[in-house]
Amino acid sequence: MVGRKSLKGDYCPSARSLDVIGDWWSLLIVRDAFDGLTRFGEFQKSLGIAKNILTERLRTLVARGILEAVPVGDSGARMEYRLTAMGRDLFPVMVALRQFGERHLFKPGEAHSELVDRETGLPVRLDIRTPDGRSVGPDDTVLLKVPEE
Amino acid sequence: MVGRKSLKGDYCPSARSLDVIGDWWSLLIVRDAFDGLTRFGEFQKSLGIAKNILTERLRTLVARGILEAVPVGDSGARMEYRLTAMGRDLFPVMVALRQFGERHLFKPGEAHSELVDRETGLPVRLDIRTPDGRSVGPDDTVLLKVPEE
DNA sequence: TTATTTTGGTTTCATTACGAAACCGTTCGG
DNA sequence: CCGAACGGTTTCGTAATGAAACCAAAATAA
Repeated sequence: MVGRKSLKGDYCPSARSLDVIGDWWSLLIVRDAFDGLTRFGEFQKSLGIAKNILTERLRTLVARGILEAVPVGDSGARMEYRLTAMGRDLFPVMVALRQFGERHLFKPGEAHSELVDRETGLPVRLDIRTPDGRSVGPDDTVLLKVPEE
Repeated sequence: MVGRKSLKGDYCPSARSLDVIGDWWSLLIVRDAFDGLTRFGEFQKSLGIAKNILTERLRTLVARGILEAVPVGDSGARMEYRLTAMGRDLFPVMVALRQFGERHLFKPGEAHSELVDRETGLPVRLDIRTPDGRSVGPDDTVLLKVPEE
């Protein structure tokens, strides 16, 4: 092997995103971060991930700007891992995954978690629109190549 | 190893989604499928994936109901791989990844592709709202556990 | 029709990534 | 101060992946 293929140079934005968060654990860590987890041990317990792997994943998520490591406690030797502004921009990805899962991967009546508006308790929905407000699906769209300026 | 951890039983819909399309290649194959690719050779050329791996991924995507294999040609021995209705429901996930990539992973002025409305040519946007139309971000939402009925 | 090329794989083998468990220096709580 | 918990690192065995060779059936050309 020459190493896992990199998509850094791909002109497709989806591909580059997958290059950054497309491996098995990264998005699960990000999900837990959205759920408020911050400490090494919390992630490890929540995910059941091997500690060496978690170490490496946290490091690369920090290196890529998705998480930041904030020293905590007196000595500052221990870290809290928090989503950066960039990391929080993954929110739509998480909601999209959630919506897909709710629709297709649960039996009716099965226990699940649901994302609701804090104020009203109403479930949140994701949709895709043009600036003039019309909802669009896959067949209503077309891919355009924007050349270098 | 006892095999990669399965998230089938997780009550979090995002986790189950990742269980289905969370590995390195699957979403890239789905992206190409959205772009209109259907044949084994097309995926292989587009992704530069090893053929044995592609074979296995197509098989599991079909098994999971994301793609369907449609016999093509006289003999019916060769297949076309097409998104199912379930697969097309991954559209928001792709758009969310695309939007994240556009925002954070391209230099200004760098060449990229853009998803636009077929009719008007307007770029499509993704947003997250409550049923009454208010846009919400990560801090406006809360996770609710819906117990088994 | 026959010959040739393309397609769509399968098999084999080497390499890499991953997981489990043991180990270890700090730090925290009592 | 002592013991436990935290946050890793190291080692080692196994699973996943990739590259390349190989191959039969289909499509294409002669």
